[in-house]
Amino acid sequence: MKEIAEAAGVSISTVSLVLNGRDEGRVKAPLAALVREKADELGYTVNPLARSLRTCRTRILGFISEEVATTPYAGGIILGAQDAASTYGYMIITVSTDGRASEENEIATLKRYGVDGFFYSKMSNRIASVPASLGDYPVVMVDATDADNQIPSIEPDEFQIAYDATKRLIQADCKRIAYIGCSENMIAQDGRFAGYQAALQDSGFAYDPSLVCNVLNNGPALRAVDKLFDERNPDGFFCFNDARAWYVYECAARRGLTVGKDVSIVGVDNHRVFAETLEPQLTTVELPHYEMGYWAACKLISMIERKPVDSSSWPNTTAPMPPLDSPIPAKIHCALIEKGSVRS
Amino acid sequence: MKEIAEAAGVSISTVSLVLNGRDEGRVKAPLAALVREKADELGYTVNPLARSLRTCRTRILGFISEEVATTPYAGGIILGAQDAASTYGYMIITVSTDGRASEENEIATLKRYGVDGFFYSKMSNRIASVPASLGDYPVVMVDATDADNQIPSIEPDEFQIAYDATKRLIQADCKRIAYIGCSENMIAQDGRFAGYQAALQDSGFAYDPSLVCNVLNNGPALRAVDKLFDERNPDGFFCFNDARAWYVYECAARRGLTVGKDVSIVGVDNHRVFAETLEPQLTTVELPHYEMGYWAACKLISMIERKPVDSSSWPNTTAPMPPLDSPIPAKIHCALIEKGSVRS
DNA sequence: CTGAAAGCGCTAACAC
DNA sequence: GTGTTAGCGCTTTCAG
Repeated sequence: MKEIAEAAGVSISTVSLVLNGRDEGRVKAPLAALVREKADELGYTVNPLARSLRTCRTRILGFISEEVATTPYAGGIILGAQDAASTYGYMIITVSTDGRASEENEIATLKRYGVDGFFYSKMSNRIASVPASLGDYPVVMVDATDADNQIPSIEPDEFQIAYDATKRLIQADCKRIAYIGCSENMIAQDGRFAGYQAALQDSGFAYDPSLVCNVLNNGPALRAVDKLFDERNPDGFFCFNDARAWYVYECAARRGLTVGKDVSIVGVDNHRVFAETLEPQLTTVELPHYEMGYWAACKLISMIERKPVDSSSWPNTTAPMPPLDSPIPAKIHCALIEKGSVRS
Repeated sequence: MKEIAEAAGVSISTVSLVLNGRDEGRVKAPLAALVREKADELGYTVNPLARSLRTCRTRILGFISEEVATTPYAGGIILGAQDAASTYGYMIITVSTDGRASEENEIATLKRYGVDGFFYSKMSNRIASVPASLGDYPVVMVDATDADNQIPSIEPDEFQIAYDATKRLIQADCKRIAYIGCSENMIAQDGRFAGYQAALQDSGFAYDPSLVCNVLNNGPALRAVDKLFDERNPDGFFCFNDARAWYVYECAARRGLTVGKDVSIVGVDNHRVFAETLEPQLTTVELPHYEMGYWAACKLISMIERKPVDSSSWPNTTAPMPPLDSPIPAKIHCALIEKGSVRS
């Protein structure tokens, strides 16, 4: 920067002004152009550290997650957040925590590094409260929401997911649609079960409790599904998660039935729906993880910079874009998007 | 820091000396103690940004990956790297790239942020070359290696993985052990196939080519496995990956055979082995992802600080710890570790 | 053994 | 319009 000033025959502050785009009406155009030219020649790049020492802005975002780094879906979210951050000139430091103590630790470290704001994510653990230590920082919750709706969040819409998934089975011409759920009290269970019922009802199907099979794991679960097969002979299955879908696959195979041909499955997961149905065939339907991350980052950056995000440069996606500029706190619910074949 | 100096009645430089542990033989012990006490009282934490402005050391590490963020295994690696980094007072900025251009971009950004060193990872793409732009930075390759062995790396040992997995089938008392491989030319294929053969040979089994079944995907693959079942009736299966294991599960189910009871499977993946065998039963065997990340970070930090890593504080793990202090470049090959039940 | 002083690269008042 | 100046918080010679 000093070199540029010398090369252009101006002072350092002029260079600073120009390079920060604050020259409008302060530095004469030709001079500004000269400065820019010299800067280019010398291959100047800002030193963000030095800058942040003055500005108290680092353009670094902290991503706090419990287990985010251990699911493939989380990766997509972080990827999206990183891309968005990168677009706006930010970087993300991701930290994973296990338990309160380490969380506070990581937060403290992140603060020392001067992050401008935080993502706070709890994978598939939807109601959470943001630690007090994040108090006066901009925060966006990802795949989680706070009890009193104070914090902007982006999270899956369990009801809609199950609704769409069930509709898919109906489209595939299934007549006896089973619900293979979880007998543990999962947070997602209520919304999904309601979505299943609503989809049936909206399509003129009567809800039949004998088609509902809430199971735990392993042998007993497998036998319960086996029994359901024998007694009700379902031709469509809504599965709460992968493990439950597995039982259906196994039972079908034992009967010589092929999933995707003789019976249809739509399996949900915390972050994904996979479907093997006759028509449409062999597709996976997922939450727009990448986009969730992208949106979350845009939201966070807009909070930091106190200006609306520019949605024109958003990624090409089939995911419906939620309105991000709604007043804070905004709750964004995600729908599902198509993702290609389930078998690779 | 100024406040501490005032409170303790010393100068700022003394405070700096003490707080950086460079007081030995320079500042009198009681004075140093006083400084430390005041620092505690005032809740002092260093400002890493200001510090790095002087030292040209940020204690930030850059993690460059292509698709690292999209596999669950990658998450484990990053997690381990982060934990190690955190232990030594470092942070990690992870960037994901797609293609050369964006990679160079991310590298440039990371450099501007003053990272002290780089992880360079290419998931399951084992031979790679580190971009020239990383030239004079400390670099550790993760799950990749360079052609001319110039860069320290940590990567899976395909031969050993397949060897161990096959041994497992032998332990489970399998007599006709099939190899379900990949007819595409995968990098991992050679090592794994060799490991399979070596394990058989070492246990006194004759290698039987008719038990080898290299397939592609979908219907044809399924039929090929079906044929193998009919013709050779294997009781143990080494599967190159998940997809291949799936065909075996399907074929077994159709014959009323239960995997883990009637037949045994050991399935490998780029990063994981899962086994369903009679004895030992229902276990997953994985690469020590977490540890890989941990070790990689230790290695990188030791390169940055030009001193051997302290391995006494390493994470509790059943994974065999590789020697990290071998001369650079060190190639670290990972073995497998037990991980609990395959079905949750 | 301790303190004074310079400066890392940049920004932002405030003069000129 | 442009330059001067004073730091941001810390480290590091170099005197004393």
